[in-house]
Amino acid sequence: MPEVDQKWRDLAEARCNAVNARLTPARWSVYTELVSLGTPLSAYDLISLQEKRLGRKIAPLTIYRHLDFLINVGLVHKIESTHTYVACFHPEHEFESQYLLCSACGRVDELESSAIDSALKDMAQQRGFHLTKSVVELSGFCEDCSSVDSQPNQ
Amino acid sequence: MPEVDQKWRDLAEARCNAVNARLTPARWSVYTELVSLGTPLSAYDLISLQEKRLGRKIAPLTIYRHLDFLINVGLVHKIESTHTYVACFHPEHEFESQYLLCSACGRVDELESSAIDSALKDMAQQRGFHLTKSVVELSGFCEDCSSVDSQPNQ
DNA sequence: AAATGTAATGTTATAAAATATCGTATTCAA
DNA sequence: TTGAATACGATATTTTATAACATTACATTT
Repeated sequence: MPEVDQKWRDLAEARCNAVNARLTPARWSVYTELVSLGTPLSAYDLISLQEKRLGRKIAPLTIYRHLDFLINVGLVHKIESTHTYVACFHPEHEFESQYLLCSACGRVDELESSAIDSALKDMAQQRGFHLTKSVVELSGFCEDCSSVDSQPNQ
Repeated sequence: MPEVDQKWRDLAEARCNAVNARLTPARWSVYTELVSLGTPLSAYDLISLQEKRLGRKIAPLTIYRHLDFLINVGLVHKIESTHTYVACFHPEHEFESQYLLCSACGRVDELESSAIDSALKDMAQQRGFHLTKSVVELSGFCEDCSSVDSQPNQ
């Protein structure tokens, strides 16, 4: 397995232990792929990468299962707007997915705004809604792309 | 065309005029379907409904084009988490999609929280991010489903 | 009202994303 | 060491979404 900080291994093991599940080689391999690349990947991108890494065919279902698992223990977030998956780099935001998505350059930044958090939680509480997961996806143009005069599409 | 309040017809026409586009029968038909049902529908649900209503086959692309159009003028929101489409009932929230999704009963409530709005806008501004669209999807259990002891999955 | 350019729609095919079903292999605890 | 639970594999299929290209409708100018 590649160059991934021990920190993430420890986190992954802790999360698995917390639900009495195992951090199997296959799960660790997918998580590692996401952590080391850092960018969002589609499920099928992951299949290709894993096939390359492991030297054998991988069925979509295999990846989807691993992704579901990793999402359920809060190690991975799905970016719904783009059908991609990305390692969560803010462990304190297990099930609070907050992203800034630049429509021009494709840059993706994970947020950890407690102001947003509070606003969401307050709203849920007001409505008697028991919150288990939140998805916040903000699209637009990042600082770099906004300042350029050549304004791309969307 | 069915029983849809004139209010929505006026809104739709205004939005189309604003971008110099036409509110064609096909577009109005799809929008009407969404407004009158009020609940989120998948693209393929819409195809079936439209086929029934119009009495002929509709290609997926047709519906997707109409949905794209309606989304781009802010009349319809896509709920990314469930791949469904729903009429926007808060015209002042053209491109600010905020939903509460109950994992138990499937109930979907559109929010119009200015507190959430502000939190999102502040965060974007802090980062020099030019916001064009926001997606907020909160999953969990609605008031009714939370109070019951039979706690469903997810 | 004919000509023209643009907007909107139609048709066919295909790609991308996700799940169903059933069977096999590991792991771990009794 | 065996049996239950957990994890994995293989094949097929379903669901969601787009590509490429042809045709029609509409508005505007002449």
